[in-house]
Amino acid sequence: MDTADEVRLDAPHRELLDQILDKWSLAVLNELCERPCRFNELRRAIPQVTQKSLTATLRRLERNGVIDREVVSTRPVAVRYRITPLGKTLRHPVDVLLAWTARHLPAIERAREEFDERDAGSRTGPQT
Amino acid sequence: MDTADEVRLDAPHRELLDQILDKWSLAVLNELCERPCRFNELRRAIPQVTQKSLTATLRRLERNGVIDREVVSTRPVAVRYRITPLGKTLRHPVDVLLAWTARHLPAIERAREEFDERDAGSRTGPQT
DNA sequence: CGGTATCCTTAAAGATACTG
DNA sequence: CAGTATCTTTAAGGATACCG
Repeated sequence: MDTADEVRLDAPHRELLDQILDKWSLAVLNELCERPCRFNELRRAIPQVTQKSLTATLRRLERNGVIDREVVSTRPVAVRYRITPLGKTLRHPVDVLLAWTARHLPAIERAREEFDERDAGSRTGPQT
Repeated sequence: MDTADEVRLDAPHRELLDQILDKWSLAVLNELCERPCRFNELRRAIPQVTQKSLTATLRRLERNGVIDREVVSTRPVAVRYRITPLGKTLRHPVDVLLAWTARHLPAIERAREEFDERDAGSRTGPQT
């Protein structure tokens, strides 16, 4: 027997995925894969994110070593965010994942509709 | 110009990932990839999950068409959860992702330590 | 410009009790 | 056995204001 199942879904792995695949991280990583960005460039590129959430996302990604933060002490201060080599290695797994969603989203939307219809029917109660 | 960036991170895709890669879904999918399971088998297999969260996770996965739920009207009732063909297609992207975490977790833990040290230092303030 | 700090609202998670 | 219902606690998210 092997411990693969345990290892694969161990707390540290789950926690890592939570930190890197959360609501805004993919969008940020995607931007920074294209080019280095300043804080407000990222805000403009991802209009729905609030300043607070963007800051939190950037700190988390920085802490995990997938992006880095360079403070340029001009006046006023400029901050440049960049993807790190480690961050670049994320591209492939993320691409595979997004390829899956792109490919199967239609089937999933059909499944949802069917489920919701069954569910509506079961609330009404089936006929004799 | 292409719309790849927009498409890749469109709301439906993000939402889908949120529903399928959430806290407990990976663990459930992993179990069900091995074998069909009953509700309480899953509870035992994933000891930290509460009954409420497990129910919610199973419903969500069922709604998205990646698992199915069969009620065996014995006495008392038995419920069998199974992975669907669509659910099986998730295995590859998830494996790629977990391979990434397995490979890079050490580097990430180093990055975290370095970050936390820098952070602690900046709170204390650097010496003259 | 690039943030912190604060307050407030809401949504998710946990504990407990009960049911077909 | 496999849930639902309810209540409570916790944490995430947004709005606003201010600072180096």
